[in-house]
Amino acid sequence: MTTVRQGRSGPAELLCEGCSLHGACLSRSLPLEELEAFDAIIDRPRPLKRGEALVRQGQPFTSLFVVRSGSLKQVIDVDGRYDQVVHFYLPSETEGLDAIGEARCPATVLALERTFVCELPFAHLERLATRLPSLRGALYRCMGRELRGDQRQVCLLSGRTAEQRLAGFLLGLSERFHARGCSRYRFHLAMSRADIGSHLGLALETVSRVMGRFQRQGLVAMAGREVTLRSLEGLTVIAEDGPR
Amino acid sequence: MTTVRQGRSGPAELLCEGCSLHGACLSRSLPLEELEAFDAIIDRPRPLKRGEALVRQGQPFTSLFVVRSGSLKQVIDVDGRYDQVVHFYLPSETEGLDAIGEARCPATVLALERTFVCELPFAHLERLATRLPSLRGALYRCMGRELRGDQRQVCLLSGRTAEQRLAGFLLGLSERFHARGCSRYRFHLAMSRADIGSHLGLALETVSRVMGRFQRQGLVAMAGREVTLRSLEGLTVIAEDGPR
DNA sequence: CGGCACGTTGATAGGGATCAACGAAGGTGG
DNA sequence: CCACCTTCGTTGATCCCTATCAACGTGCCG
Repeated sequence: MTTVRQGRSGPAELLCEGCSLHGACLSRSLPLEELEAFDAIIDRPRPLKRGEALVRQGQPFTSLFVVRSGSLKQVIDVDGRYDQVVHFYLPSETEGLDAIGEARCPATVLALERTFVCELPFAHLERLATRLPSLRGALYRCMGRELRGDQRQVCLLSGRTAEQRLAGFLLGLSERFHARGCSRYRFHLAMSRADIGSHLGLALETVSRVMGRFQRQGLVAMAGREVTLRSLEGLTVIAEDGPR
Repeated sequence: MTTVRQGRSGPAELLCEGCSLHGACLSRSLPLEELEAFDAIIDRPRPLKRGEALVRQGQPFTSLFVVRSGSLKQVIDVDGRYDQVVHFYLPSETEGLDAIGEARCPATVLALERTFVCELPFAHLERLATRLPSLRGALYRCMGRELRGDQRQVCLLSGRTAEQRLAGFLLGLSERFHARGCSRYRFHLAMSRADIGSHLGLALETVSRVMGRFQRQGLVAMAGREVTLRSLEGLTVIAEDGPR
């Protein structure tokens, strides 16, 4: 992967301090005097086009990536016979944590739409962490959060109906968008039905059908890929109790 | 949880250097001169009885635990309506990584049999990591490995048949036992059918039936909870291609 | 305009959940 | 030492959820 690196002396919105996502990303807990050093190791590659790969499975691991805008999907090639969507990454979320400690990336990461990322070369990050205790803590916390996210995903997948999974998925997205300062009720689904299906262990047709059911029940409204959650309570009941 | 702490001056097998699992656990990559400092922060509580809790969901997070012998299951209480088995921990594996960055433990951990653990108070560990670069690296790598394990679990759960899941589960255990120096073919299943079912998103009856099928096909042999894998190749084919 | 990716909807079949009964093993108390 | 109970595993019968195959509509892009 060849990336066009931009100069260090970009405009303010290209620095963490002026970034709208500062406060949600890895740099959150860094004190101001450390932020500068953190900023200095960040690369900001050119934006990814829809469908373009950020990293490819098997390729050497070098960097973490934080989504600045747009979104990503992480896909594992399972024995060369099909693709499994493991994660979606929304703005402020960090991709690549699962590759730490491995020489090679365990999965491919693709852009779901036009996507800007910040690149954090891991070697630099680690060196910096030697000096900055708060950065170390931030990294641990970030990985811990990722682990809890995976646990949640396992619970979603394990022995739940299609309705429970989809409701849980929508509520999870809602929470994540809300945490980064967006609406809890209305957001853009950049991923296809097939992507959602793979991620939830469902056939894409089932995703479509259940989505339709939710709309008819007045739980959600959809315009294209723009979703509006009309009843968080209703969805929560379904996610917990199961359909009906 | 009150634990009986043992003195610092125990026999050699209670130190990392003399431990049979050194080389598999967190302490693996520490140079000898750092090992001593690492050893100094470890507690070794009294062994857990079968069914006893090591930590309980919601309880303040204080420590990581490394399994020395025996095994653990990590269980999440889902909305108070049922329990979801998220992880099993075998000797040399580290429990508690998913709680890092949280004040409270996200799940309950129970002993599946008589189990000895090493307790690593996280505050001490973090302080020590300030001095020891290799310990920092070891922690990152450990968490990265955990993340990849969870990914694997998600792939196992997502849209696979009962046979594929169980075959994948057995092969995963085989690998983990082998990595710690035990037989790849023969090991003890400390968990019940219900535990396995919950972990794999299957009803316990299904686990029992598929196990029976595997036995009739000569893929595995069982004597009580002692399992022998008779054909890793056969199981691999099933895990990958699906039944038949 | 034609091709393609994507989403929707219908019909069908099958895998696994569920309910139920039963046997084996281990712990307990008399 | 044996009767009792509880936990665990096995096996059978039934039903339902969802995968699968299929057809069709839509919007987008070359």
